[in-house]
Amino acid sequence: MHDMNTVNAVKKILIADDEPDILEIIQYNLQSEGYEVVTAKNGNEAIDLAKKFNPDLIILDIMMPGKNGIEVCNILRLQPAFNDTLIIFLSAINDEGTEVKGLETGADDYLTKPVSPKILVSKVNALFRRVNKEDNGVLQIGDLKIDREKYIINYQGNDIILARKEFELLALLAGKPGKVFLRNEILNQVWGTEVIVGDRTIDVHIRKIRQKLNLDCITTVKGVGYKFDL
Amino acid sequence: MHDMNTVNAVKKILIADDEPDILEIIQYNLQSEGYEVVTAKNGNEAIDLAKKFNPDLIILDIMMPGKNGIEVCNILRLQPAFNDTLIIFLSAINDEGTEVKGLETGADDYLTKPVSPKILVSKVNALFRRVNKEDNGVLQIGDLKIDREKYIINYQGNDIILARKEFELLALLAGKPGKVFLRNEILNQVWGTEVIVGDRTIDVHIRKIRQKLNLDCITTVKGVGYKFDL
DNA sequence: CTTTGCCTTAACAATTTGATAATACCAAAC
DNA sequence: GTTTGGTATTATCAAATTGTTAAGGCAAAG
Repeated sequence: MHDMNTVNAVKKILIADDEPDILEIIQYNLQSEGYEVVTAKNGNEAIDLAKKFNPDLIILDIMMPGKNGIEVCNILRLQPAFNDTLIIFLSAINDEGTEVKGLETGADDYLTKPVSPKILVSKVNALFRRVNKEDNGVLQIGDLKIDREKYIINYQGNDIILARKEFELLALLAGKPGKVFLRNEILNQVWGTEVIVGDRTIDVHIRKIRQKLNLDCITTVKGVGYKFDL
Repeated sequence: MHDMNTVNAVKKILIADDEPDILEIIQYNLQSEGYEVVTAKNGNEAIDLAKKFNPDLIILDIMMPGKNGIEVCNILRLQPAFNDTLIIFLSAINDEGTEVKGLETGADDYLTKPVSPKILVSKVNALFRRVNKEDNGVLQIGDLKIDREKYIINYQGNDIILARKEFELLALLAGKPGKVFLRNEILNQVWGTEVIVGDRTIDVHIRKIRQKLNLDCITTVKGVGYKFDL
């Protein structure tokens, strides 16, 4: 079953490189580790795919036809949707200036070719491990406990049963208390980018959560979205 | 709330290496960037200092007398207190196996000597940038806090609720204090180029902001536009 | 095959927000 | 002192957004 983009979902990786061989080697190695991988052959393709696929990590070759990696990174970083997306540069240029510039553009790492697939995989794992620190185990906010692994909500000692979408929606909002999640963000995270559902669907689930929790911890921000607060 | 001590504080870095020259170069470069740096000459010293100093990042040479870097990393990673501490390995060993093992031990990055100080600094910055999600769209001017992510305005400790257009308008003006925004600029940024609204609309929203904020931080520049100033 | 529970949508009510017009206001120019 | 050219304010109405309820489709379980 595909859990789409949900809380404990398989991480999605986009690789962009103009050399098919490299693309294939990296793709193979990352897929072997259990990641979901898509590839792009140039900068423009990378940007399109990033929007559609909504990856957790993007590996960008610096020298590509069309838009180069740094340009792609700049364009993506301007959009809030890709704020949390990890970016690793990959390049044959073993040049200090380029590397520094790449990192300052907002990348999370910089590797020089030829790159060992094992090292790449290790770095990818390390990055996800670091970023995922907060997603582990139970999430506790006040009297509310959310166990992402066991799919259990507990409020003031009482277990509350939520349906899957309800659970994922609550887990998302509670993951960053106070942050206002745009309706689009919610759709992407809970429903995935491919499914298309109406706006009322979110409302209804929000309502059910409020009802079952019997506690108004979810605040509506009109024209913007919803946020969780105790 | 559990992160209070680390938010916005100067980041603390511990460097452990048995070569005094390297220690000094790295220390100098990181201090120039504004980090607080302490150094250790071997593994045991590193562990002691880590406990006392409680650094945000530890840079560990792999080959050191006494305990080597990987051992130090293992010991520290076993303690929950160092769960969130970033660790970078530094090593002369350019060996794939060692690097992979290092990363799997729980390190966040692995650099091989000789290492360029600039690249090291960039990597350190990149790591902190990623981990530090606190410096997201929160914009603070005097007593006024504007949290773009939480959609919250806070003035002198009191939360103020603004409607969407009001919020966006204030966020725009406050984004560049002192700059005078032409009415056209405001229309383009807040209302977009496609919607066409009358000039009075801006006035009305400005008024609502002034009213709710109870503070005249928005100055009218007659015949030109508006600017934000405290 | 029937039941059950979840997800989605439709329809309508309730609420909030945004835009406009009319009016009041102000400072500088006459 | 009045006019003039602009800006601020108020009130009002239209439009957009969300809340709520009810009901149908669908898949898994019985």
